[in-house]
Amino acid sequence: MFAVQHLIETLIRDALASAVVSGELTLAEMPVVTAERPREVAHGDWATNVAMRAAKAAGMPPRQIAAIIAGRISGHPDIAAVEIAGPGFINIRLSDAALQRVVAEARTQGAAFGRTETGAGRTLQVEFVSANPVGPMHVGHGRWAALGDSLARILEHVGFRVEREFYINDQGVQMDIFAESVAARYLELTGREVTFPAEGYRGAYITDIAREIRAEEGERWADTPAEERESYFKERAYAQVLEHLKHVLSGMGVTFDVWFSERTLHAPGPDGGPSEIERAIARLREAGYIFEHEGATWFRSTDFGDDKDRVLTKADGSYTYFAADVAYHWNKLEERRFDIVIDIWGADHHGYVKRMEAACAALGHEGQLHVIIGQLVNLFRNGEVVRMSKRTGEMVTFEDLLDEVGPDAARYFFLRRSTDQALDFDIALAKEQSSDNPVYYVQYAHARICSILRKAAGMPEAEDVRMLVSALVPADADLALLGADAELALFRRLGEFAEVVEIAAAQYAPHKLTRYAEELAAAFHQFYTVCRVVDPDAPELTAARLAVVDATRIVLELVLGLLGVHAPQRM
RNA sequence: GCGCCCUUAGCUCAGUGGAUAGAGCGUCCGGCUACGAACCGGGAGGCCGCAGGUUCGAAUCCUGCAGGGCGCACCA
Repeated sequence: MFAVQHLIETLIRDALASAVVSGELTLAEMPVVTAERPREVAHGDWATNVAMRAAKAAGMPPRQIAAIIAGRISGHPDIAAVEIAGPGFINIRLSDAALQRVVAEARTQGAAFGRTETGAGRTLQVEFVSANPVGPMHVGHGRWAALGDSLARILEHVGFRVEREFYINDQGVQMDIFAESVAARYLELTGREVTFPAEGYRGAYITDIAREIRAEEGERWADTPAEERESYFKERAYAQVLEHLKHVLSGMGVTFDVWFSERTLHAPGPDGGPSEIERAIARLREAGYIFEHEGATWFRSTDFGDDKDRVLTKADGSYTYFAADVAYHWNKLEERRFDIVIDIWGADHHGYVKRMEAACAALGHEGQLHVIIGQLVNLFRNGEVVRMSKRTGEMVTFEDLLDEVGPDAARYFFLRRSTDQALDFDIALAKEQSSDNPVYYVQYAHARICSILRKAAGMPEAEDVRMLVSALVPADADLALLGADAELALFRRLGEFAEVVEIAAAQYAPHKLTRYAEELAAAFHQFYTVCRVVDPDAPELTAARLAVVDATRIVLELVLGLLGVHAPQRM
């Protein structure tokens, strides 16, 4: 809850209560009181529909109720006007003084501006990307990387203690196939006759890895038993791919706190005891959700709304992927005790959501897992669909895309659409229109601000304007001088920041922030066009407007920071 | 067949119970002898996929239908 919103809701509640006491109003029950932002600026800064909600309980037309409330809330110094409109809306316009306040608040709070206590120190884990370590990431992974990292930043800003995690599927048949593929390429390079594995990975990177092994270690693996060779190649190629993943991700500014290996779930406990998987299944068994059928061990996920029950241990005694995932979530929730766990998966895994939620609920953690399903990225090049398959080899990788469009544009573009909207990404278009890309519009506003501040300080060569502002702009600048429409409009935008972050956090929706960033940049550009900032003939107005410029700089830097996009001081 | 997501301006998309449905791009018209024109102002452009229902009020919630995407393994 934010100060102004809280104030208005309180005023309305008090007005209703006093009207009842005085007998002007009779209420069978108290209506829900909410103040909201009207879509139209012409409708004021805040509006409430409480009169319409109360109509039935009061037995009185909404506009009449609105008149009673309006008469009781006008007069507060922060409220400039109260109007009744349409079917019974009460529109409230804030005073200039109430709007101007945000400038000083942003400057005083700096990077802490817009922080809230919503998370209240609760621990939260975001697990994302989690690409199989058997090849390069596709463009969809880039989208999850941008999404997960930005979400983590946003949730930190509203008070959660956040950890970023990458789950490595380093166990299972795909790893075997991966090793066989590298081995086959290696043997080819040494001139041996080999049949490439039918399901093998055919990408050129496999050959690159094989060539590197041959260059460093010669042909000494050519005549060893296949098992020995593949076992060695698996570990070596795996480590190499993992390093590659880290490298590409950090190229977009994404780093993880924990890289969690699936193998640790299969491994025996510290004292040779049961593995995490065995312990997790034992827990489900105790809780009564396990049964045996046709030689397999099943989890009765239908008890929690899943379509069918799921196998954990196959008839041949091996575990399903799901069994490891159950253990993994047991580890997150039971051993590491995260209050909230967020998994970001591609849309091609949505059929998996129910059973995972069922497992968490069966383990006693219902409602703590939130799965975000991101729709996929359709990659185009010159209008032609680029097929994304690891096996065909021909693909544009996430790394290729980063190289072509750069980390800021890639990130911003990935985040600009809501997660449940499929994303069409045409590489040629993104490059061609780079100067029209909205990320530049926002960054330009920031660079422009920094230029003004350098100019005002008489230090056009200054490296970092943040070092200049405290000396340049007095803390007690007279904000009451700022009443132009463009100024008040800018203050309104600045004042929305905390609310937007809160909504983005609550809905797991970073795209709310890209939109806000563009609106804030637009409000600044409009201000700049009509309000001369540096004016030697008006030193007090100059000081006040420099405060506005600095406050805008702070918020732009913050919002770009939450998106993981740079806020350049020059471009 | 079943499940999830999507369908809003020429294009790409915001908008999950409120008022005259918005933005960017594109298009047309206009604005630099002043702090960054990578900018700003204005115009044209909409049966919100279709049909019912709930509500004082529906792009938004419910039901059905159509179209598109993705899934439906003792694979990972």
